[in-house]
Amino acid sequence: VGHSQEDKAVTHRRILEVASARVREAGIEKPAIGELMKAANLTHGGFYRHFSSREDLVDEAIQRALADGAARMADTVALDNGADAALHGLVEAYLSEQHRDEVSGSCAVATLASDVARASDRARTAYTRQVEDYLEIIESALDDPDPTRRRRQALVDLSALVGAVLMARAVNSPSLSRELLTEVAAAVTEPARP
Amino acid sequence: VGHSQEDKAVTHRRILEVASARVREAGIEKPAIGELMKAANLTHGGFYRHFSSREDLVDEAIQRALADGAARMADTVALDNGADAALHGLVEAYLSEQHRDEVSGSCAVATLASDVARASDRARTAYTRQVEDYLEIIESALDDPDPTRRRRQALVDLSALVGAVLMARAVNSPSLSRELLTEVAAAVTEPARP
Amino acid sequence: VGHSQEDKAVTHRRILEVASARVREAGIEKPAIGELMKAANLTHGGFYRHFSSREDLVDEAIQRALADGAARMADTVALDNGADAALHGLVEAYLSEQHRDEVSGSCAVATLASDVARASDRARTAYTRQVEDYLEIIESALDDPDPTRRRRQALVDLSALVGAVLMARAVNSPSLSRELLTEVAAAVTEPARP
Amino acid sequence: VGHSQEDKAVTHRRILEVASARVREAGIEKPAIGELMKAANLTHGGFYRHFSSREDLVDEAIQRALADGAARMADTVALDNGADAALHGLVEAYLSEQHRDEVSGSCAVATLASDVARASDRARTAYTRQVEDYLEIIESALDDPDPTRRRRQALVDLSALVGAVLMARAVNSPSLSRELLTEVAAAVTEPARP
DNA sequence: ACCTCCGGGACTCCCCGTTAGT
DNA sequence: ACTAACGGGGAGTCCCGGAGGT
Repeated sequence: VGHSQEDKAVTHRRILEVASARVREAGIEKPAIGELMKAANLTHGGFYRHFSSREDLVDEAIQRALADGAARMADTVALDNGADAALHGLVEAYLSEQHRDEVSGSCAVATLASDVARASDRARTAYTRQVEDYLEIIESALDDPDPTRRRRQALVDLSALVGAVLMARAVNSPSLSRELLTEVAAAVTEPARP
Repeated sequence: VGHSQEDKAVTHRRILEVASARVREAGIEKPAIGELMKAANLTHGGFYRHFSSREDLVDEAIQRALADGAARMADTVALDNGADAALHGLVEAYLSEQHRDEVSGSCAVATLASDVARASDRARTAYTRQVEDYLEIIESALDDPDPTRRRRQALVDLSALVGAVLMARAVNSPSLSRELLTEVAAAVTEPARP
Repeated sequence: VGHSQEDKAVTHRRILEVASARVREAGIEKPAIGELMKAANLTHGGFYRHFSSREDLVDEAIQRALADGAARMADTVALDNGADAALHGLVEAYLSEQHRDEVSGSCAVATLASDVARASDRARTAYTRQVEDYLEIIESALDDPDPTRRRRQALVDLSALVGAVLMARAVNSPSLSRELLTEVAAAVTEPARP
Repeated sequence: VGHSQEDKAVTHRRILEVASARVREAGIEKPAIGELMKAANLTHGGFYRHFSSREDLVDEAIQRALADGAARMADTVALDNGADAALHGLVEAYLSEQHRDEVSGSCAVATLASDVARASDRARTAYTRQVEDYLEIIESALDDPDPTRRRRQALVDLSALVGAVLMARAVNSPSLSRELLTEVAAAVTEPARP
């Protein structure tokens, strides 16, 4: 391998990818540096060339996980072209069984909510920005003429998405889990809402 | 100290109280046995008289935390007497600043959702039961004649409550945090919903 | 077994005998209550009928061990009848290989010196009394007319006896150990001393 | 903190210093690893980087304590230059109130005699060597032309020193304690001895 | 007087984050 | 960038002193 500064950035990114996935899977306390580095095909010792501390890594990993979700959502929304269709796509992506089950690639706004609440200010700021982005996307997909009501609706929709995914993961009953996904999806995308 | 079997049960309960609070505050990985025992005025050594392993404790602590929330909600709902009023009380309690901030006594269905998703089957079963209880309470407070729609509405309402609280905790912006609480509360209790 | 008060005193004494022996062998920290009681053909649980705490037992065991030595020395001295012969007998008993090796029945003034220094005042008082008794016996066996010089000689003799026994036990070399016993014995009983 | 091999040796030494002092004060059973490590500004967990077991530590601590005494005595003897004066210095140092009272820095040949008798062979060997060193020093300070008598005198003198210090510590009576120190000192350094 | 058990603390093992040296 | 190792600390085991209850 080369020694250029670009190579270093690549390595940095590879570690972050692994970390952001593992953090979503197992929380921010569990994954050990050695484990993360091994998963990134590196050794434990080299870690500190890239991050000044584990806390630092977790911080960046959270931001990276948030960005992941943002990118995915942008894709989803961009694929469709109607406003209402965009919302449909978003909701269905959020409440799909895949998004529920593949935690490692899931939206960090839901998956890391509890962890971010205990994390650094920087992470929480990134989280806040991400929530605002989501809200904006949802708002622009709503066709209510009243901006206040659109805002409120976006807040409720996002809350419901987040809550439904999290409960669908925690629950032990497959039927209840599916119910959460499908019924909430149906309700949120229901055309007849005020 | 006494030596009766009842005394042991009291001690057991005291440890669980401490643990269920700390687990909600800091997650299920962080709190150390020594710390929990000290908070319960005991020492690390005595722990294994009451639990066979740390995992065991966490398991019971999760269930205890879930029961705490159930009890609190039962109080809230019982205090009021009308069906619709009960829902109002519940939503306001769930979306109060107090419930957002005092994490150690908060509802575990929200607070521990991510943790339960990674926990034992027993914990997940307890979680499931708790979610069903919540849903039942909400359903019975709705006055829609169609049970299918009541069910769906309950699923959405609970999801929104859970999501809103979790995001309100993670977010760094006081205004967005308050917005989540108040706007979601307003929307969910809005009388004019279909 | 009977239940009379006398039987209880017998049991008490049996525990003390075991304890005073074990304490001399292994120090005052090592022997556990269970071990001592088992050696006295009793069980751990019955201990507190006889002693209010382990500390209490150790205290009494120290005094008992001191009394043991006193009794043995009285025998030795009484057997002989001349004054000088008494001293010879004492010194030889103290510096015999048996006294060096059978620690469990040895003179506590030597064996427990370090332990008593860290023990209760009552134990230290008993120790003091025992030392004075020893000194008196030695003084009365010396034929120097000057009481001041007899006192000094007794102090030196006792110190040498105690030191020699202790070093003879600690030392790893059999020859040095024997040398300590025999040469000190020879010097202390040397007739031609001033 | 540094990470070099030298740093580790320093830490090792620091632990030993603490341990050798505490062992002299409280015996070899009492001091707990956690206590010793805390006194060395470390935590319990790091202990096993430096010693394979508590027994190992005690063993080394005993040797260290013995070496301490040797160093101190070498100083005392070296300061004076005459042969007889050297003995005087030694005796006075050994039988000073300071040496009686400051147990933690005292000569281990006296203080740890009982403990070494129950310790490992390595410790007992170190003890033996130390005793021989002491004897040699004393012998060379005596001016008797007969080497056999010098040897015997050294054995008696060392025994008396050790015994006097130990009894002076155990005894409860200040007067008897002082008497032991001063009278034995006077007798041993008495110029008119045969 | 025995049996059982509780709470306490010590000890050991092992892993983690971090740093020095190669 | 890796290897190795240090110090921190947590989990689990064991046993002791002490206090019921049969």
